[in-house]
This record gives sequence, C-alpha cells and structure tokens, in this order.
Amino acid sequence: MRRRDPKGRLEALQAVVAALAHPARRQILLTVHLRGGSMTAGGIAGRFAHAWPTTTRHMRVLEAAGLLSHERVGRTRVYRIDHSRLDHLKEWLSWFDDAPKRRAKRRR
Amino acid sequence: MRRRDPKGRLEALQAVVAALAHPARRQILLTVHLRGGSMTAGGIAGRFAHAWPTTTRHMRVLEAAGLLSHERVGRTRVYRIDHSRLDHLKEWLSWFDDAPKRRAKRRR
DNA sequence: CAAATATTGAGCCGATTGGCTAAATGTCGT
DNA sequence: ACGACATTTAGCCAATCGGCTCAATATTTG
Repeated sequence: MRRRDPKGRLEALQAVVAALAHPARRQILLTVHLRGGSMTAGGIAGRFAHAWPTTTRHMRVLEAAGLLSHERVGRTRVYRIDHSRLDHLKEWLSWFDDAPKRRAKRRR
Repeated sequence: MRRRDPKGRLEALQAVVAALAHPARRQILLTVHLRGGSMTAGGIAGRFAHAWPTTTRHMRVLEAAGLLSHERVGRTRVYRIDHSRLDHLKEWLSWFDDAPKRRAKRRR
C-alpha cells in the first residue's frame, strides 16, 4: 500500500503534474504510448514541429518526472513510456471523487 | 456524451493542468474541497503563508480554469469548488489505462 | 458620512520556461 | 580512420510566472 516517504511522493506528484503541464509533453507521452510504448528519439522528434533539441528537452523533463526512460541501442536512443507515475496524479485527483470527507478536526 | 467542441476541450484541459501545476493552487483546491466545498477568500488566504494578493491571484487562475467560482456575499466573496472540470484531466489520463490500443493506421 | 473590514488591482522584479542555433558526442559503414 | 548519421549539450533570448508592496474598490458599522 505504498504509504512510505510522503515527501518523496509529493515531489513526484509535483514533477508529474509539471511535466504534463506542457501540451508538447502530453503529446509526446501519448504518441509513444499509442505507438506501442517505445520509440526512438528521432521517431518522436520527427513528429513535432519544434526544432529537434526543443523536443529532446521536453523528453528530458518527462524522464526526470519518471514518465519516460531511455536505453541506448546502437546509435539511436529508444524511449520507453512508464505510466506508473501517472498514478500519483490519479491518486491526488481521487480526493475529489466523493462528497467532501471532513476530517477529524473540530469545525470552527 | 459531451463530444462537442474538441478545440474547446483541448483548451479546457490545458487550463486545468496548468492550474494544477502549482502546489499552492492544488492545495487551495483541496482545502476548499475538504472544508465543504466553499470558503471565503479570506478563509482561504488566511491558511497560506503567501501574501494575500498572491493567493488571490492563484484563485483567479483556478477560476479561469473553471475549477473555482465565486459569488459576492456582503463584503466577503465566497469561493466554491467545481471539480467537474477535473474530468477533462481524468479523461486524458484514461488514454493510458489499458494496453496501447493501436488505432486504425497501418504500422510501418 | 467616516472609519473599519474584506478583497482585488496595478505594477515591479528576479527566476524559470521554452523556443532557437551552433557545437559536441557517440556509433556505424566503408 | 573518415564521413555520415543520431542525438544531446551549451548557451542565447524573449516571454511568462509567481512572489512582493502599495494602492483602489466595495460594503458594513458607528
């Protein structure tokens, strides 16, 4: 029930939501996912209007957030999606699922 | 099944995720929610370390994203949460729920 | 009406973001 | 070893962000 390391979880949530805040990064993630979960850097960059280094940087942000990882294969780098980190966000969102559950704190 | 206005939906998603990208704004939203769904501006601002106008600005961002709305009551303003917009984000996240569903597009 | 209260608006300012181009790095084929 | 290819690193620069302080605007109360 991963309830360990609340500080780390907060940071992870922050990294994830910040990474998703940019449309290009959301699209990168979705593109890789829909194409089977992994793509080369060039395959990704080729699909975007941005200059290649710009897209590379977005990938670095996604990787720093733990949403993407990469592996070198010959002279290409293959990026693989890891959507387990998205659970942090889903978990946060689930606070809003039911009617507000007032906590054990006297109302003022 | 709200499938209308794809452009508007994209913009809404962007506004929502950008609004949630800041920890103070996430906390404002959660605070209002947990306290029953509505609070005065002062009630909110009083709980944060930031200067009051700073928090006010965060509230404006949340309101622009459709996550908060307000109503004037006497000399106070009561903010009310509207978490229906969070569904845009949940919907986007749901792309990643199952194994990648390759679309009707020949693989290369 | 004047003073107190509740809240926002205006505007400054340093830090971060996200685009770009040019150069560096690493690998493959000849 | 050399040249072509795949990708990243470095660094510039304009725009946005998010803090702040100091007004400005309602609204209630005396």
